[in-house]
Amino acid sequence: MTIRESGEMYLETIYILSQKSSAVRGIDIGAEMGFSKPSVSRAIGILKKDGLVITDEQGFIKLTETGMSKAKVIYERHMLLSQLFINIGVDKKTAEEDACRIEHYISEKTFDAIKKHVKKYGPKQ
Amino acid sequence: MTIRESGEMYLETIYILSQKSSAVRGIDIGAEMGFSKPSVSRAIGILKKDGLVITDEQGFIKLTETGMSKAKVIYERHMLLSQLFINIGVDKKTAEEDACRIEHYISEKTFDAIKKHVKKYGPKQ
DNA sequence: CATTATAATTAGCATACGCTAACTTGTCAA
DNA sequence: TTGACAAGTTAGCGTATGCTAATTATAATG
Repeated sequence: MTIRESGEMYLETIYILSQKSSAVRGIDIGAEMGFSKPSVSRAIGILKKDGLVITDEQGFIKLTETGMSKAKVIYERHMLLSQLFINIGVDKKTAEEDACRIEHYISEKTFDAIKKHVKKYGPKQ
Repeated sequence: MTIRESGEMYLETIYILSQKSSAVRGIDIGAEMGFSKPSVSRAIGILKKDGLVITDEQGFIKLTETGMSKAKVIYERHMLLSQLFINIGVDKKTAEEDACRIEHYISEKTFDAIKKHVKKYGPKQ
């Protein structure tokens, strides 16, 4: 089954948390996303089944290679969208929030165009 | 209950169909959206309950005043987003499709910024 | 070592929103 | 008048994804 919005959000959150600390736990993910432990537990279970994350001996959550590459794509999209919105005058916080909500629904083609636009007109120097 | 993505899509579709013909039926909505009759039936029921549409004596579906104003907002967002994407180099079809998917998730603030941008840089003359 | 706190999981509920199958209703033509 | 088709509705399924309550497992502390 292809991963959906929710799965992408979890993946992205794990990616972000992994950069701050290599010891990422379910509880941390829940805290970051504002979701309950059971919601996180199930979501991680699905990501595991899909081969996108694994848990190590101590129970810490790690992205697999596939998971990592997917997470990076999502994160890049997030940054691109945020930057696009910032470029056209949206404040950083709002830009981030909106990017977060729509990053899952935009086509490859449109992202390519956004990438070019952002390269040309921003990030603001 | 506040209307969600699905409800917004139905509202927008009714709005668009209403402009072609004042006699909009469930079956037409289903045909346009690619959904089954029962799905449409339930969705219209919810929109009715929420006071956004009514059915007249002949059973034709009409937007109420509230429904119409909501539909117009969504449609405007759709057009703005499409135009933004077209402005940055996306082809019309892709721009439309992406706009359709994300138009439900973007904040007022960001739409204001998009509106300004589109006014300034497009529609292409 | 036993108690307690923290983390994870299981069980099961709720909502949103697609679907099919089957039924109802209304119109129109033979 | 009746038979058939088209439109709408009802019943009920399935998936995704949030939740709470309760359980289990692990770790830390008196």
